[in-house]
Amino acid sequence: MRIASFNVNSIRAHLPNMLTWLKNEQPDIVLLQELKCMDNQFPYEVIEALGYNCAVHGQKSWNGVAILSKFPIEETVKNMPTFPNDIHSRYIECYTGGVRVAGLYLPNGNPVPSEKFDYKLKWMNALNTHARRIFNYDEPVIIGGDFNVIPTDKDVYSPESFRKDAVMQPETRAAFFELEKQGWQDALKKIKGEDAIYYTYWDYRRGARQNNNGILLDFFMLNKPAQELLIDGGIHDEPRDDEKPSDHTPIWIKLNK
DNA sequence: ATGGTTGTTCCACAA
Repeated sequence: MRIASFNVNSIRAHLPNMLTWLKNEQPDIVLLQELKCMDNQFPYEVIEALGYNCAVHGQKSWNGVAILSKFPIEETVKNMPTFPNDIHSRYIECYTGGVRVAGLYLPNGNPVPSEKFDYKLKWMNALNTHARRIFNYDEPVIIGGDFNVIPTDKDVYSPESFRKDAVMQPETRAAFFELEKQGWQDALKKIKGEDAIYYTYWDYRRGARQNNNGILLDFFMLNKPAQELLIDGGIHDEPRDDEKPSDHTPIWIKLNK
């Protein structure tokens, strides 16, 4: 089983790019972030025609997350139970194909300090509380998506350029590492090694992609049963170099299932 | 330090 996550930065603006990748890779389960559309604007028909069921938690203009699956989708949850009144659509969870998957688009949180940064930390706190609960499920649980966190200085082409950014604040990093303290495993870090340098986002500006001025923002976190199934994982670079791309590129894992 | 690009929407604001 292969599971992928892709921040598409508007599903409508980047649908051709996303579909090219989807047809080429055909992951069993896909987590999508930054749909930037309402539920009724989601391109259900073309995605269902490729054999996917869709669970969509959309929002006008901003945010929005979805799960695509070649298996039936059950027990869909929109918004974290620990943050039921979230004003943004940033979290979706379901049971599909014998695994529980959660897709998230964590708040960016800039500038620092601001109400937006407070919201980011509040959101991460709610995530950690919810994650502690679902970590202990007997089934494989996979939390994936755009965490809007640069965990360490090696995960960014120029740490000094981001020192004041919300994605790299000590509080942001501490909240992110809470997941590992709970026992969650960073799947790509496990596959590639602690010191490996890899990015999932390149700014549209200043030739960031051409110069590989990237940052690591997207992750798969696995509970114990999922860790035991992990075989492989990586980054799909091709969509970022295709026509009219998202600023993120997909990440993927392969489970022995 | 600033500016650079792309998204949604219609005006700046978000990233």
